[in-house]
Amino acid sequence: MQEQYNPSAIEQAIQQRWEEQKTFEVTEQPGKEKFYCLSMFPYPSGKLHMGHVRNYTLGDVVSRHQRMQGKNVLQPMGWDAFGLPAENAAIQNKTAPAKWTYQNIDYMREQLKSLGFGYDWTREIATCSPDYYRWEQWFFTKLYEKGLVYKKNATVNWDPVDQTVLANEQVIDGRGWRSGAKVEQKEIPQWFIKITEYADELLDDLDQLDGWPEQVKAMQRNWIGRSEGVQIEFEVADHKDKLSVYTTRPDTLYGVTYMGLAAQHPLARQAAKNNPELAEFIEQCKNSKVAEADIATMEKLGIDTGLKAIHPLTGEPIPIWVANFVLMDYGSGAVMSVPGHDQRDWEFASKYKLPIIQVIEPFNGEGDLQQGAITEKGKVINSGQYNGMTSQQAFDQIAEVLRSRGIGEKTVNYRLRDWGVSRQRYWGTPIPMLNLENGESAPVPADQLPVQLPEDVVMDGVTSPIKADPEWRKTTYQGQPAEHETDTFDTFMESSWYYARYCSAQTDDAMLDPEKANYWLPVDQYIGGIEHAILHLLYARFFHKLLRDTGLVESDEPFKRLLCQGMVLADSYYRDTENGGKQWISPLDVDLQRDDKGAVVAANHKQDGQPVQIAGMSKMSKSKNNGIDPQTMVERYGADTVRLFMMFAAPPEMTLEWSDSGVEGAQRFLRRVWKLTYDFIEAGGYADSQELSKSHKEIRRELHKTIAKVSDDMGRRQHFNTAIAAIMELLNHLQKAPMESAADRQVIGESIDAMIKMLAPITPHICEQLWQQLGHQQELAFADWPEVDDSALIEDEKLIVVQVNGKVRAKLTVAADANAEQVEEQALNDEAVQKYTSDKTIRKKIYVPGKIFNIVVS
RNA sequence: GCCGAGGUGGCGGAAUUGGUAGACGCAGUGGAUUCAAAAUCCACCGCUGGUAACAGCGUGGGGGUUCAAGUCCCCCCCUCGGCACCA
Repeated sequence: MQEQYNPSAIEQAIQQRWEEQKTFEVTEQPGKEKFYCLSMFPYPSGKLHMGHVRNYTLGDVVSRHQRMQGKNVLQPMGWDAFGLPAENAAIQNKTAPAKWTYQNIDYMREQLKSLGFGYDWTREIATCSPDYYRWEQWFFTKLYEKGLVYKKNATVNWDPVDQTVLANEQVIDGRGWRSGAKVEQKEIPQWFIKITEYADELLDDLDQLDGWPEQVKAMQRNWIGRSEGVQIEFEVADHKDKLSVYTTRPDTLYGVTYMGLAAQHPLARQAAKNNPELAEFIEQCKNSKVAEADIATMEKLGIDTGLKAIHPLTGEPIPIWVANFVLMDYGSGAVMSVPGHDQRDWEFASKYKLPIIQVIEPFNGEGDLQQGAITEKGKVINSGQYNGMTSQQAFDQIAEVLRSRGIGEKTVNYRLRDWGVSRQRYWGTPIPMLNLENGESAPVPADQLPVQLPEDVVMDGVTSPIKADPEWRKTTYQGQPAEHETDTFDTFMESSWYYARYCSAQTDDAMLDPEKANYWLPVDQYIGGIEHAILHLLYARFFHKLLRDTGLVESDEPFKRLLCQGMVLADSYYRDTENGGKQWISPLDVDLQRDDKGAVVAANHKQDGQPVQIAGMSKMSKSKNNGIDPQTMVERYGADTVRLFMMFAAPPEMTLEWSDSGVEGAQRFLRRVWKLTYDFIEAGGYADSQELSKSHKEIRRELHKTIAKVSDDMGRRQHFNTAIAAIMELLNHLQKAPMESAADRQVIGESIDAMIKMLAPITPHICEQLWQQLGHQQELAFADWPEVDDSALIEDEKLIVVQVNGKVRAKLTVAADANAEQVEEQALNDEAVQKYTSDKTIRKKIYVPGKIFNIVVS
């Protein structure tokens, strides 16, 4: 055995062995407990970033840990290969998105292998492959047949110069990123899937997801946003159309002082015909963004249409306004406004001097309409016959009156909207629908799937190649000419079912092999970024229920346990440039200056020695030039060191700050593990002895305490940082222990074995290598996880902390079986304790067995 | 704006059920080894005062509950993530 730890040689050899032994390839074994561990697949953007490395290290650690628990572990990997960046890169590099994507996949696959992740590569998926997306197309046509798919107009960002639809991220300060033209809102027909039909189930089933973080479930609940209210029809004076609005507060109906319409509302358009000012305002609204965050923060503007709605209870006329914050895509595109009891309505009414009426008196009597709306519920006032009722009573009674008159109905409403899946882009799954000559739509027949996306194309940066090519869309349907839909799917479609496809990735005559899918599903552990907490996870849950209702899977939910990891940050540095901008400097090019306490006081550029500005920790990004390339780090330190550092620097769900010296610390630890094992083998290796001294038992107690701690941290808590800290403590003890006698080497040998096993999921290469050096034949990947020997944990002494008035004044060592009286006697006789109790009266004594004795004096 | 998370030494973090705040690591300081450096090993290392023993203070800020609060309750400040066409 080599005395020096040489990561690159070891890692290559071990990785090659895994490949030859097919260590991570799995099949269904009905008798054996399965474990399906899945990490969110990457977008093949070119090379791995540290966020990927963190995600996949977590997944690999969980997988390897579970395998050592004796389970049949599936850990697959694939590529979320459709998406906008490929189109951008294709334009920039004058290549085709497909070629660019496949090259990236090849490169990134090698990177994943070099990090030692144990994937079953026989199940690899690329979503841009027709073998994959044909089943997505097939499934969509099934949903269409079931009536879960429909077409309607929806708003998109329209670039009037490039004549193209823009993604939100392509709109910068209201202008198209390429053309610079002012972006407009435009309505175009698009395909939708009825996720709202599953809203109740998606909400209710969150309760069975015990293995999900509460915060993610809370976000999903809020997103679905179930509310109970009343749908009310308002008559419009001198007009045949009625105005339908939804409100959760019918108890405030007497407080309505105006109505708000979306700019695209039919009534608004009609009113604008002979009102140029209104037409102008509606035109302006076309320029404003539709993102919820923008709506919420922008200035609330409106204009009076001159139309009046009729209050359903009082018969009073109510002015109808068009307001820029009312969206056509939400609800009915119209709202009733109660400025007394809704803050946004209050602000709008204050701005336009509309009346504000109080109709609720809050139970706590607080609230001032001069300052803002009173949003709490309470007692109804100024509301005719409803005065004196509680909000709840008025809610029910008013709802009943409206119902009996046929102008209102209690309704359950959701914030969740149907899922718009149409994208006007090229690099995505073609939507398998046909536009017929008569204007109707029909699904592409199953025997004509897949609708294949041509891969050998030239991107002009404006129009999708399949939209630009008049030939591509031409086809026939039942003998009649028809045209293929040229829109493609939202890429969330592909990522909504990939986890199921992995179970039978090679199956070419069906979307899934139900037998295999039902063996592996649901995913036991899913791991990915917190940024996917709502959309991706909701769509995947929805798809799973759709798959279930199509008879393809049996379970209700796709992911049993969920871990959302935090972002990876790094220090960022910059210099101000002459034109007022910032030149960002890579942390690798910066030297730090510290004061005598080690605090960073300044930073200088490595090349010129001149100072740079310290901008603090921020998410690794191109724009701040603070990305650390995993490849470079693996080459410099080895995969094990990088993996160890990532798992040690923070618990999974928190942000992780990259630190060069932290990485070096991780490597230092691995060298010490190597050295200890080397010394042990040199000293003679494993031995047996019946005669263990007190200090040997001490080591065994430390060892088995560590095993208990690490097992709990890795399994239940998934806090790998504290597991590693515990192993480091163990190593610190072992390094100080002698290894001459047989008894010495018996306990050291037992300890080293357990330590290597506990580290194996995190740093598998070095552990596998040391395992072989110690003479074991079996692959460490399949070794049994160490077990706690309870008899080794028994202590004969305990430490009791003695407090006086809550302050620690003494620490006592007492016999493990000492009772309260014995502890009290020892505590009260303690010199340090008497210093604080001698001239005082003892008021109270609290003894927490085995932990604390607190004396309260005055 | 709404929803969610976080704030603890010079830094990353630990404290799992209300019971010793600062485990483990990094940085720093002193020493050993070395011709020298790297590496390695040993010791110290929250802040303030004190030669020391020791004392006081201390978990974003303010208030409260409790024998006891980083942990529970109320109010406030700051940072980060998501907000439906980035993935």
